Amino acid sequence: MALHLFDTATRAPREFVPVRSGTASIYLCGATVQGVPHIGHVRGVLNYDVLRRWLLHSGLDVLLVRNVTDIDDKILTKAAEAGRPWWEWATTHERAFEKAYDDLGCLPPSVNPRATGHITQMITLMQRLIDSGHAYAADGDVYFSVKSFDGYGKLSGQQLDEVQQGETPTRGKRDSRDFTLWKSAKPGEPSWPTPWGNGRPGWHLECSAMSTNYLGPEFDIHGGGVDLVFPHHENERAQSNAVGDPFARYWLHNAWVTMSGEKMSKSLGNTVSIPAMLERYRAPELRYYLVQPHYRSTVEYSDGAVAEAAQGYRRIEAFLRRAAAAGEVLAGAVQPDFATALDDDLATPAAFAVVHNTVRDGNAALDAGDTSKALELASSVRAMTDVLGIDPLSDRWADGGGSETPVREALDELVQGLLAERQEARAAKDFARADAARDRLTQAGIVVEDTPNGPQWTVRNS
RNA sequence: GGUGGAGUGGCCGAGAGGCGAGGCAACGGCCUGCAAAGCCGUGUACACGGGUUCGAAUCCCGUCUCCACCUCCA
Repeated sequence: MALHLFDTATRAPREFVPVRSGTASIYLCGATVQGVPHIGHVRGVLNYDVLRRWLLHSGLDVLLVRNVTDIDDKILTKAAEAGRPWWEWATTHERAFEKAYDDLGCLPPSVNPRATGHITQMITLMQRLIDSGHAYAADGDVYFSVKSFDGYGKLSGQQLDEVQQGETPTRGKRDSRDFTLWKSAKPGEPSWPTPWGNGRPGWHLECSAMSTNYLGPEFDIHGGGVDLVFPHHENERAQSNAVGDPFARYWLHNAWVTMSGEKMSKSLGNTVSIPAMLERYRAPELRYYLVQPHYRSTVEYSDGAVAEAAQGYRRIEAFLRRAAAAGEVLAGAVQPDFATALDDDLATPAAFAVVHNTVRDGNAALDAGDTSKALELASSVRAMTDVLGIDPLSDRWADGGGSETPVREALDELVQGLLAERQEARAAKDFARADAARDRLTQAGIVVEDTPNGPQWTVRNS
């Protein structure tokens, strides 16, 4: 079965056929860099990272553009409140977002363009829109005329007549539903010169200008959170289609992370930041938690659920470590059911089920002493977890997700001493002394497990 | 008002007319000096009320509850 993706525009899964054969082009609406990234921000990016890895695994080259909105009302407001230049505020938070993505093992985008670096492209697009009668300038603002474009509302299913009317048209706006392409300069705010006056870009315009600048007038996938369907993506589509660009072929939207049933968001104050989470969980554990549910399902955040997910990850990790102790485990082939699952609109829950079934079979093979079968299954687990971005034996996560190697070595030296003492006691059937040695390690947060290859130790997490 | 989504076993979380996804937790067994890990076994859940059907968590009708978007938002 070929890859099928659920397209918001058609409300049904469609077979994925790229515009340019052999290459998948993806544009993601990235962050407005106004604050610290939280779990909700990162969820979508992680989902699309899995999509990207699956496309790569399927033999496609992938071009991924993830923009950075580095100029908007909130950035200006917050920077002003903090008494910092807006560009410093934006850059600081852009860095925080990049770090969060990187910490969680996301492959870097092909390019991460900033809005402020693409004013030229925006002016060109506005000129085309004005020339074709789809936009108009008024008092330094530039608006898109919603009624000039027949297909408006098609993506989101909105009927123009039913869209809640904003306040009555102000200034030069002809219809309250017309949206802003360009905002005229206000005192004290940054601005750029255009044929219609100085000002700064509206949010919707940026994405149309940047996506087509890098990916061409037609590209494959446009992704983002469901909250962007209307008006943001509807408007992007309108802008680009109105000037004749075919634009995105597939519209993908990921669902929320909620907390107590409500959307996690800054304004509700119910956010959990990524840096805070990474103090409590290892990155692949958090990643496991966010990637296992289907991308179009809401994830209800709870501490308990993350802890459970971490246990699930450790089960996979423990199997691979057991297997690796028995022989070399290189990444092999994914299971057929795994491929079927991901081809079916990225059904990661089913894919995880396949991983766990393979882990169970592998553990059973190890118990039965069938090393070659176990190693083959382990190599398959590595291949599958690599697609999910959580391969415990990968260079990225093999050290346990961030522990400093020299520290670990020093610790190992000390632990080995106690383990040797315990082994000695066990050999002498002095179990009280053996257990005392193990208890000391347990108290220090170190878990000892006896295996056919001798005792193994791990640091207990959280 | 318009548009979209959700209510599944102790918990997380899939599925979408018949074969009990998977994980976590729990209990029993095997293994172990004891553990841990692992393996085997144990769960008849699908908001509520009707209906269609040989058969419904899945389809239809009705009801309730919750969430999101229509203003910035992943």
